[in-house]
Amino acid sequence: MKRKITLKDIARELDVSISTVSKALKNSEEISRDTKEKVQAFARLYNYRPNNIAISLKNKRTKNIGVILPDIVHHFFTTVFHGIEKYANARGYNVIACISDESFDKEVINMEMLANGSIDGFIMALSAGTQLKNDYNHLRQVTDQGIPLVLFDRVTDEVACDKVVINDEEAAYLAVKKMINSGRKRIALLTSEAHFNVSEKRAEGYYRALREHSLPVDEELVLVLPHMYHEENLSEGFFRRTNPDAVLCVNEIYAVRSMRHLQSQGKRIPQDVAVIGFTDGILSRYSIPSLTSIAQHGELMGETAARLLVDRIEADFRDMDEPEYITEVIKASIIDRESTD
Amino acid sequence: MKRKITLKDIARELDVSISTVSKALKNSEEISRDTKEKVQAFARLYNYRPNNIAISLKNKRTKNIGVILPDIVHHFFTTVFHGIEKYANARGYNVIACISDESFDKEVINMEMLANGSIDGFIMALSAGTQLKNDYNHLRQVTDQGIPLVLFDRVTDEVACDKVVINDEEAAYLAVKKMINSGRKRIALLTSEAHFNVSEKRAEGYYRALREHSLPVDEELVLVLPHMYHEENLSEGFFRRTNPDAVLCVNEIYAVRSMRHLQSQGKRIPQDVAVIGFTDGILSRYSIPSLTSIAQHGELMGETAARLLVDRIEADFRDMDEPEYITEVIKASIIDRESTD
DNA sequence: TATCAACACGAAAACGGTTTCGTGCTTGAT
DNA sequence: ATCAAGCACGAAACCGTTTTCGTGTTGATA
Repeated sequence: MKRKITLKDIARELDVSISTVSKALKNSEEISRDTKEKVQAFARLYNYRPNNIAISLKNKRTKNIGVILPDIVHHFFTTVFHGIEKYANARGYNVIACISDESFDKEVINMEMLANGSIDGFIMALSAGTQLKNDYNHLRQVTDQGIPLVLFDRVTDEVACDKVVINDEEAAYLAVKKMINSGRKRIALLTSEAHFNVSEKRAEGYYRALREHSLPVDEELVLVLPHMYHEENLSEGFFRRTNPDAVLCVNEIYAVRSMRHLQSQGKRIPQDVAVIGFTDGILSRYSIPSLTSIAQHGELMGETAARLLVDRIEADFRDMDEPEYITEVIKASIIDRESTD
Repeated sequence: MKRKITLKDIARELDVSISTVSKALKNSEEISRDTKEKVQAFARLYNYRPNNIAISLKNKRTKNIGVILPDIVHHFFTTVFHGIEKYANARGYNVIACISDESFDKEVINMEMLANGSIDGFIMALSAGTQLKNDYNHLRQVTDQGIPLVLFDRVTDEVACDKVVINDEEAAYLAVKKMINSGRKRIALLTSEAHFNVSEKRAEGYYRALREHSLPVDEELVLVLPHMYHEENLSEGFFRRTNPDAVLCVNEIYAVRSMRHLQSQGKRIPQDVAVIGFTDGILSRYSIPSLTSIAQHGELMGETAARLLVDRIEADFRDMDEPEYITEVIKASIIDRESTD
């Protein structure tokens, strides 16, 4: 077991000072060619690597960014994470990941763990618990310390920071419009009570599309499901009762389940009922029939959030005046598949 | 913007030494009650938190663990990651995540980035590229430095370290046996050429089951697909040609696709053809019909890997003798659903 | 009154780097 | 012979902790 070698070791071995070694390795003009070559050769031989922690302490920058996600089973967050990781790595940053499991407490604990020097900035989507509690003090505490923060997808107006969102309202509007244009009259909405902001926006788009096409708004056609919804048959009665000819779902799980229930009731998709779901994930691609869905471009969202964050981190050192915060909007798009015509 | 407060700040403000402050905050016996109360009150008031980086430098332990995954779109790795994160957090560790994208080079770069002090240990699954290249020097370099390493799922005998695997051979064997017992005679295997070790093990189990039940081994019934296989119809001809009455797939995507092709050829599942897939993910649960699949218990695997790693990290400081490495086997289990009878 | 513990605290080294500011020596010019 | 400049390097501070090892003061004891 070869222990890690330090500047001090090299200095002792070569009988020069630590400062000389440090400078030699940075190819400083101050040091003679001879010495530089000697030091660099020795360093290469013993595979010297500077200790990141020491550098972090000195520079007060860790080159780590903290990412806090509500969960990681949802494909959307996974793709966002991938986008973040990809972009961050390309700019020399590591990603420290924490899962809040939709819990306010975990979110707070995770942020506090990381905020004490471990990271240069945060990227996060609010947990359901936090949105419910409507308490954002832990976020403000972070920004007050001058730690850059970027919120994505599940954001709030209560905190001043950079944000990345998608045009949920617009996307829902376009999806509903598409179904109206293909002759659908009774369009159901399956939504969840959990991530308020997002679900709300999507519902707004749904209502706007109905209004703008003079279709009656029938609250019977809107089903709000609890967040961690595992009842297999909760929506079956709903379909039987309301008899829709189109369904918009705020995620693909609801959509696939709906298709299943509709099919078992003898409905053909898309002939009798058209279905569109949010979140273009694995299920949409591989379900039978495959699902027309609204792609949120998670990877792009992640890259965008990471770009905003890194830019902010690296700007921090030039100008310290009060910043103008940016909100970037990622355009969702409809991926046409077999569940619509 | 309130800047972070340090021991030095408190010391200056309260006109005591830094050492006194440090001890007072740790409730040391050395310090008088008066001073302790004064210091602690001040620290609470200004919300003092020790700087993690400084502590890491001093202790030579970061309380971070590095996790390197081949990808994160496969649900299996996602669940493993969740297991790791959960367990690590519970023991006070953060998780730094890197995605190798199945590339040898990225794997090497990521490991080198993290190995210079950023983390106390690694958990990883080998990338396809690394397995292809069969080059494990970057891993040995890490273990040689005394950094604990745990490999999971995609492992190799070439590196001495703790490992967590599943009983792939056994699981495939049981799956095939199950189908034989329900009267199937022509059992196809859809496998991939990518993660050699794993796919090979599963194929072995498939062959063993056939042999032990005196079924003929027909190489025509084995289809090896390239790793990133996106051709929609590559297996359609295969099914038409070989006409199997059961299919075992090494992942759920192959399984769901197979069902789709079989159905479009007029086969009923499971009456005409039974299908079992590895990896019990979202697709298995929500496909129509739902897919009988082999659960790899990723979360448990992650927890186990994290436990091994943290134990190893924390043991490092007691005994430094040559360790006995452990390989833990996670038992896969078959989840019965509609695609088998 | 001299001695000695016990107490309460501070100085300083250490972790592994970076960086500023000398400083001794050589060299060339005057 | 003297002096300034420039080269090549070292000393030391610093980042924010922890921890060891003093040390000055107090009160009790002989």
